[in-house]
Amino acid sequence: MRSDDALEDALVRTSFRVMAVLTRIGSDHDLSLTQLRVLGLLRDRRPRMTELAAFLGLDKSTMSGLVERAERRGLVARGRSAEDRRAVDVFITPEGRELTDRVQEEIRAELAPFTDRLRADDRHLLTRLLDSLSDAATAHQAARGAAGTLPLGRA
Amino acid sequence: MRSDDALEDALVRTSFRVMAVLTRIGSDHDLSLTQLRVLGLLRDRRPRMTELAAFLGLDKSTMSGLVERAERRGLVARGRSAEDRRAVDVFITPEGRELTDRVQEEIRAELAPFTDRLRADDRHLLTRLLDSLSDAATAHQAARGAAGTLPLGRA
DNA sequence: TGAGTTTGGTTGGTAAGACAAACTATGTCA
DNA sequence: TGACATAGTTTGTCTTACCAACCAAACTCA
Repeated sequence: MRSDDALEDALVRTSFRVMAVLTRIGSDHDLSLTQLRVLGLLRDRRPRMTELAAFLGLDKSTMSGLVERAERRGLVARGRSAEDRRAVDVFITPEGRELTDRVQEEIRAELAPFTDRLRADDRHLLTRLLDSLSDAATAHQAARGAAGTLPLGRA
Repeated sequence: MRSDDALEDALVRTSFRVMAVLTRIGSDHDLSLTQLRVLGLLRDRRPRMTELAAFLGLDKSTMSGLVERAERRGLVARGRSAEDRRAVDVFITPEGRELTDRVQEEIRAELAPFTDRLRADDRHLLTRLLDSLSDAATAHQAARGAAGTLPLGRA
């Protein structure tokens, strides 16, 4: 037990708060956290099933179901790849994109009341610190060769 | 779309990272995120089923199953309340406590490599900023009368 | 070239997590 | 006492998630 685990604990506490917000807003639109991540990922990518599964750290069979249900709702679609006829790539539909954008706005709006309590310079500071944390995490994962478990959008 | 959503985005990104760590460590011990939260909550409380459900923002029927499985594993136990014979209160067992402590240590240890990249004064700063964010969130929730959805441990 | 292997995805089975509705047992109070 | 409210459980359904088995296409190399 290190003398100061305060930062680690604060990170965990904050993360649970944020996840609670995401879960609630997601469920308002019948989207699970995982589906939120899928849609976020597809905003600027058109990956194959396996890539998508690797990004999310999920089994490919899990991806099949996830994409299946999202496709039934018209949020994403599947297309056979031209080069490799075994492969299937997944992309977001206009409806999916529209929903994703709306949800993202809601999330930001829902988080803003908290972040707005900070003074402007503190907000910038916090952003910078969180970003450098994320960079450290990315470097760390890359070093281990762990592709998986990337979060929402890019990087 | 506000001009700087950078902080909100950074929070979401960071939270997904942290959750990924929690999920992985949890699953190493056959514990879901929710079970982690239950155990964390029970470390210093002995609530009733309904209270527990309210804390976690879950339906009481979900709690029944959750507690049932944890009880079968010997991590928690149920006791009929003396005052109200309908009520059931839940408490952690010594095994449960031991496991919870171990998992918490692992989580801290797993997060430390990232946080350690920050300079000491940045760490303190970040802790302070996150805590004031949490306080804002607590105040906000209290104001709305929303009891639910508290995260890990206390506060 | 063609048999054997690897790779990409789906299918089927199982279990947990989550909700809603129905139900049981207790408690409250007019 | 009888009507209503509260605490938990049970049952049924859906989603998420895994694993193992499977099929089809692509690769490999003897």
